[in-house]
Amino acid sequence: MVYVSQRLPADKRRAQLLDAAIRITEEQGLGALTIRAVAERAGVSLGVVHYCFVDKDELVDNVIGAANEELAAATRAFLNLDLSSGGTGPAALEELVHEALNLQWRVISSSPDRQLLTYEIAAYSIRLRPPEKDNLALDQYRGYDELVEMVLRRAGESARMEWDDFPSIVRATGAILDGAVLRWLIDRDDASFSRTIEFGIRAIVDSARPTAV
Amino acid sequence: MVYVSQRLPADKRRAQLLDAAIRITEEQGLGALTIRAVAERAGVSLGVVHYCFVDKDELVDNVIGAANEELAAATRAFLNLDLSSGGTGPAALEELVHEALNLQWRVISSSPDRQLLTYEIAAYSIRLRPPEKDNLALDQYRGYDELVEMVLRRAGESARMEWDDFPSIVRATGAILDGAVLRWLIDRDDASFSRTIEFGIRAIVDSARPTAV
DNA sequence: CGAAGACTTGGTCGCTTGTCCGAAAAGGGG
DNA sequence: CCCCTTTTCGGACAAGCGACCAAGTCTTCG
Repeated sequence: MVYVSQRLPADKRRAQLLDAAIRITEEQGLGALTIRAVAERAGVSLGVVHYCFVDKDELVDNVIGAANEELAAATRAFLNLDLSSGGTGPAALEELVHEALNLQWRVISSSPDRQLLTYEIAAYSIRLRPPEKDNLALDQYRGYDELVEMVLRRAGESARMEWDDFPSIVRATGAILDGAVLRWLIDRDDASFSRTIEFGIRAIVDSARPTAV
Repeated sequence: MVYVSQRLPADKRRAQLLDAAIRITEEQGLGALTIRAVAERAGVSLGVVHYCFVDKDELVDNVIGAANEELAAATRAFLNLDLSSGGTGPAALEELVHEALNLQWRVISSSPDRQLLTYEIAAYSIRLRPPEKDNLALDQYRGYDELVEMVLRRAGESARMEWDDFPSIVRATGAILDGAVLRWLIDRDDASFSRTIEFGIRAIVDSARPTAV
């Protein structure tokens, strides 16, 4: 075995190993995440991984946490999105939601592996349910909800439209997006995905009403 | 080790082992499906499993195939559902779709493990993508589409309503149901699930128009 | 310079996995 | 009754896994 890496302070090494772990998991799934694979990918001996992570569990937790954090970062990115293209009313709302989902779609379609990983994390977390780690997937979907909620709320404010029972709209929007993405991961049918999203947008816009002044 | 089972012709044994494998996989996930677990659950020695299945791959394929077949069987069950409760128009359509989804919901909520397995199969199949077995998940979702399509078509005929671009409606319906179920598996929030489905039903009904005569 | 501490190595341990095989045990037909 | 096919057993094997550790090497700072 030839090791390519230099001597590194533990925290840098840890970050490097975590990065390797994330890439492995994205590319080959949670099942392929092994201490040995991480060590090999980072060009480092086995012991180093155990020097930086006490457990495999700690490694897995950090990979999942990093994936969730990535989602939160996406939310922050949306904070800088200008959702206020002028007009008001249903047509303006539709345009804004359309634009936001298009942006989200670009993110998703450019990293299908990462997207698939989120579903694997959800399944993994559900299987773990009974005692330990109560529901890592809940973190994931909390972030997901925040993202959807923020986008819809800002689009609504800009277009001067609002919804009764806003939380339900948020959840339904998340559900249709999630279902559509999963389906797309299976058949990679861009056109069908678009039509599903269009259907969702129409339903969202139709259930909004002008904000009372 | 004490073996509980009698001598059996190979095909019967095979069916028994497959049943054990399916239950293991439903309860503990694809990762827990091992030759040894199957042998132990069936009360049989290790060699017997390899006598009935050449490979572990063959076993896994059969488990997935059985899960997909179960879905197809659910479709056939819906064939006997009476979707024709009298009236016509949007209200009647809404009632019919509501009824069908409620029935589907009873099936799903009574077997969350099996439902979760379908998501695991989807992820497994996507990861396998490159060469071998092109897309076992496609089979799964083809059956899923058939189910949704049949229900919507019959509900529409009964209520004398129809849709432009019916395939898109079918796919969107599947997407929202799929997304809602996945979300429910995570937080088991029955009320939120219901509201999401109600949102979907409204959107489906609103995009239908009376059948031209 | 030299000691203390941080980092790395290379190997071992015990466990689980899929796969394989020789021989024993049934059971039915001649 | 005995033979031959079908079925079952029990053990073995190599590979891969997480975990662990004693010794070595490098860096830093007194």
